Amino acid sequence: MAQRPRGTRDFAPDEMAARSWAADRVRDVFRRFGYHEVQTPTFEELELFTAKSGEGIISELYDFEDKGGRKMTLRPELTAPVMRMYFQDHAFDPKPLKWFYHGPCFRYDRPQEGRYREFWQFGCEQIGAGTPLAYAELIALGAGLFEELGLDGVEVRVGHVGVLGRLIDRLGLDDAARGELMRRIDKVDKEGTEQAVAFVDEHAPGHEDFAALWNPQNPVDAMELVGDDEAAQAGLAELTAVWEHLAALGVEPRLDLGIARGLDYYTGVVFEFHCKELEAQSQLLGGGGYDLSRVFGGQPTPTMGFGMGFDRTLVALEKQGAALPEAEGPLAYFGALSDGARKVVLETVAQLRRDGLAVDVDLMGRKPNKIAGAAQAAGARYLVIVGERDLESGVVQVKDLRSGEATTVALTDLGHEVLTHSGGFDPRDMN
RNA sequence: GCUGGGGUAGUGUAGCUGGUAAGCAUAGGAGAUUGUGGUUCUCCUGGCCCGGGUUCGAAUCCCGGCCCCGGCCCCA
Repeated sequence: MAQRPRGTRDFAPDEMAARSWAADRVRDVFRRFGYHEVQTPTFEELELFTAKSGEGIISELYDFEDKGGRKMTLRPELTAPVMRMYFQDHAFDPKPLKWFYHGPCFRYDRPQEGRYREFWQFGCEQIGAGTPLAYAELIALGAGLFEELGLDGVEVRVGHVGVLGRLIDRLGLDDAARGELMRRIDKVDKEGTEQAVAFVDEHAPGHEDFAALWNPQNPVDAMELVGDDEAAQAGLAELTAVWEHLAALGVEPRLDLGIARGLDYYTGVVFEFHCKELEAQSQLLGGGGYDLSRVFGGQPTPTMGFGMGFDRTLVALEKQGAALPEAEGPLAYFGALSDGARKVVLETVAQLRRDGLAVDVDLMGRKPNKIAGAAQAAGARYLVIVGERDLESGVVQVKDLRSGEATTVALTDLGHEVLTHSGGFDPRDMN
């Protein structure tokens, strides 16, 4: 018996109902912000990802050689494929271009909480604007996603790689030391600032003020920190503008100049959304500004976007005890006790289904008590069993399985009208 | 790549200081009784993660692998 591959999951109806619900909610928020959904292949040429992120990432890729000898890989993320799509066929679409996407991604990782080898990402790219307002709207969109889902306690951290970069430049570290410092800065969340500050004290004496990196509450306060460094001042001025727009959009960010955003290609404002319910994997969303035109060979194009961990978001919702929907049962469950009755039942069922209602019918030719049991198990609201006796009398019992009450209905009315009036039930209430 | 814990019917479990048919609960199917669900009775389906080893004998002990739940590394 074959097993499920490591780090993957099966989703049963109840869990799938919750995931679909959440996905629908998220899609709707993107729509409200003027984004359009796009989709790219689940596998791409290996080169697409090594070009953007370096050869080092291959160890975490599900790469393979296809039957034509091409080096391919399941996609580990969606930014590169979507930008490939943009530069390939849509580079001259009107700006700003606002695209969002949702789909499975694959990484050859060690499975942990909120971390799987096949995982689902929502994300978006906003191409062409590059303004502070564009950043603000993008961050507000991210905040809107979690608000829509009802997730509480999501912290919005915003920083700027330019500012952090200039501050570190001043320390005069070599590449190796710089890399180590970045790692420690990235871990400030877990280990506190001591590790990073101690590292600076040791390797770049005379920069004790580095610890102040985590002090400013807003970009204006941070101005003092960077002194007369023009590039850093420019970055903070950009952040200041973002702050103003975010205030108008109803989002309160926290300044975090330590956001390193893992790798290199981010160029401007960067941000991360965290949720404390998740211990080791608290980051729910991350993104920032970048420009991949050099990788794909096109016009310089200011772009920004983010990726949102859909699986982690669902874990966080569960941990907060959010009421997520379960699989819904049919409105009515039908059974027939004779060939003649079956004809009536099937005709009724067919019509109700055309009318858009979810109705189920016994497929196993069972006895009345078994049909009733199956209806209950299926989560049906109404039960209708038709036998010879009903055909002769011309009326049939429609039983409300919630109240246990039965109403008598004429066989000829056994259709949409009957069910909409039965027990005062209106199918529109199902939504 | 490193590391802690764990794998017994679909689900939840007992057995696990080696030894009679691997027990219990629940679930699923059929039948009996009821022309209308969870009551009762009967029957059936279905399990020791995989592979080696030790032993007269392994669910039980040993080794390896696979998978699950965590932590580290990493996290585009």
